[in-house]
Amino acid sequence: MRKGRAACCDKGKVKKGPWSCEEDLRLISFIQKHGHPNWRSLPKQAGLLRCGKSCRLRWINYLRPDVKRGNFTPEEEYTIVKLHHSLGNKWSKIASHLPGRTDNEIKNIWNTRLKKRFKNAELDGCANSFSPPSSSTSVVSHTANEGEFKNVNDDNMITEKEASKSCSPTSSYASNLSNLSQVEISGPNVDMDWIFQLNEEPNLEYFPCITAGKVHDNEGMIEIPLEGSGIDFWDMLDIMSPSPNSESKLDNHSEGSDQPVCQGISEFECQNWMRYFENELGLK
DNA sequence: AATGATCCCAACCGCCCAGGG
DNA sequence: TCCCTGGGCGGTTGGGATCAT
Repeated sequence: MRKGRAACCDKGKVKKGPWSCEEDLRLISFIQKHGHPNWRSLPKQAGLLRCGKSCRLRWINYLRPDVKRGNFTPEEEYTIVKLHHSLGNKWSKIASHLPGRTDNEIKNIWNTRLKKRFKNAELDGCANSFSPPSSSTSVVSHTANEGEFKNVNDDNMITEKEASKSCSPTSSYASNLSNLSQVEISGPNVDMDWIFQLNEEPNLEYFPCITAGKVHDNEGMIEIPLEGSGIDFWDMLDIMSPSPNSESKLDNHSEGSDQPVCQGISEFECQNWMRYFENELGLK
């Protein structure tokens, strides 16, 4: 017999690919009622034609109530860069320093954006294995599209595209600074500050969006029509989490949501909406 | 407007680890 | 000590979105 684990599910009988809204709701509904004591058996019990691992991934990376949605803030990116330098590709460890962010998300942001910045910086001879130039007052950064470097004192440091993506709808400079203060960097002689021209605070010039106060819609969000209410589905789910204590029953990984609680929607309305939706989908 | 290139991210895959029998 | 299992992690990829020409 092959040593190691058996296949977690029958590959031929499980659905793959993007999750539908109904599947999401089934999963949410089930976990809210029963938690997730056993991921392998969960799909069957919840009536999902999915692999247990897939359910776990979907929940942790997307459906979990305390997942912070939206783009990464400059401070978060800075934290990632620093932690990656000291920890390497330990995405889950890095994620543990960023409440509401998942390892998958951080991995993506690193592979698609941050890594590229440093790679190009090295190619251009501007970075020396992440060590700062002796005179770190002159700072380089990289524009993702053009592959060019500019001094931070230049205007229009980064492209509009990148700037917009650095904005988070939940961005709070103050709160993120407090997050930063909790980060422990233990690498030897690590000083990445020059990348961000950072002494104690991230260089906001590097990310003009944060001063511009531009707010973007959450991307990739499942859109569920809420008649004329403007109610956000995820805020709805937040509200439906009865209490921090009960939430922890649902999700052992919960580290406390820092998402703003949606104001102005009664729990009663939320429950009604959920019941309606479950009935419509035949979940009840 | 059409087409190709690039970016981005959700999801999959396979391996590792810890715990239990 | 060995084997099995579930959970978790990190690497990779498919394909939609966006940008450039």
